[in-house]
Amino acid sequence: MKGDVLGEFEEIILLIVGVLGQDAYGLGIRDELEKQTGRSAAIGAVHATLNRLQEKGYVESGMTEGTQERGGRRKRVFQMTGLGKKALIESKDVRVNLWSQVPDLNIGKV
Amino acid sequence: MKGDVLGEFEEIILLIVGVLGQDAYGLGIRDELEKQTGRSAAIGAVHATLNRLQEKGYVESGMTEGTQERGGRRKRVFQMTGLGKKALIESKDVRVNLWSQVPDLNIGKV
DNA sequence: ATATTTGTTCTACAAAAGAGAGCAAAAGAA
DNA sequence: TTCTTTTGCTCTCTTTTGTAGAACAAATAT
Repeated sequence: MKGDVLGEFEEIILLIVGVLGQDAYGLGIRDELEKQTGRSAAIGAVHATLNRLQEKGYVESGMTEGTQERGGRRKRVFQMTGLGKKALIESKDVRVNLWSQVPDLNIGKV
Repeated sequence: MKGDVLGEFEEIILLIVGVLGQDAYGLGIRDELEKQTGRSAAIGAVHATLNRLQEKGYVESGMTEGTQERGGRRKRVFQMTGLGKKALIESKDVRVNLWSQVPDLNIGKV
């Protein structure tokens, strides 16, 4: 793919990471994805995408300590990098620009 | 992919078709893509994507008569379908919703 | 005629999307 | 302690998208 272009699913996952802030980890991201978009995804798909985002430098990750809930084991938590935010903004600018030029696309306020 | 989700490049190309309106055809779309997004693409990439969009019912196409310019041969012109517009709106709604929840994403007016 | 310009189609391959089995660790139950 | 349940990640595989460019077609200009 041409360099730094975010794939569609990559972009959604990156946005979810941004929405979750501190508590962005695999299963939580999967749940939030479904809650926010109504779209379900296999856990493997989410992790594969997170790994790709990390390789591209759009997120960073680290392991947490385990919690004291039932089965609460360590999580790999992700956070967006400055590069990731920049990529999101660029993508957003392109879309907003194009939307404004397509008739009947119901452009409202963001 | 899960049913009706638009890929990243598919979405951009579909938007360009919408922007161009009546005069959306292969080479013109390629040029408009570059003009609008600064992104270049091989002509084969554009046509492959247009064909996929048509298979999904997001665009329709038909051949024009040739023009009288130098080399002006027949073009296959594309137009967005209602289904295509619907897909764009859905995609837009998801993004606008997520953008509004990510801090520091510089959400402005659309 | 044949060279040039404008266009599309065909063929390949790389990257992203997606699914799910399998493995690991922690906590509770016995 | 040992077994079961819950939470969570990693590994492997297949399908869809993304991308490029050569090949081919038709029209105009010389």
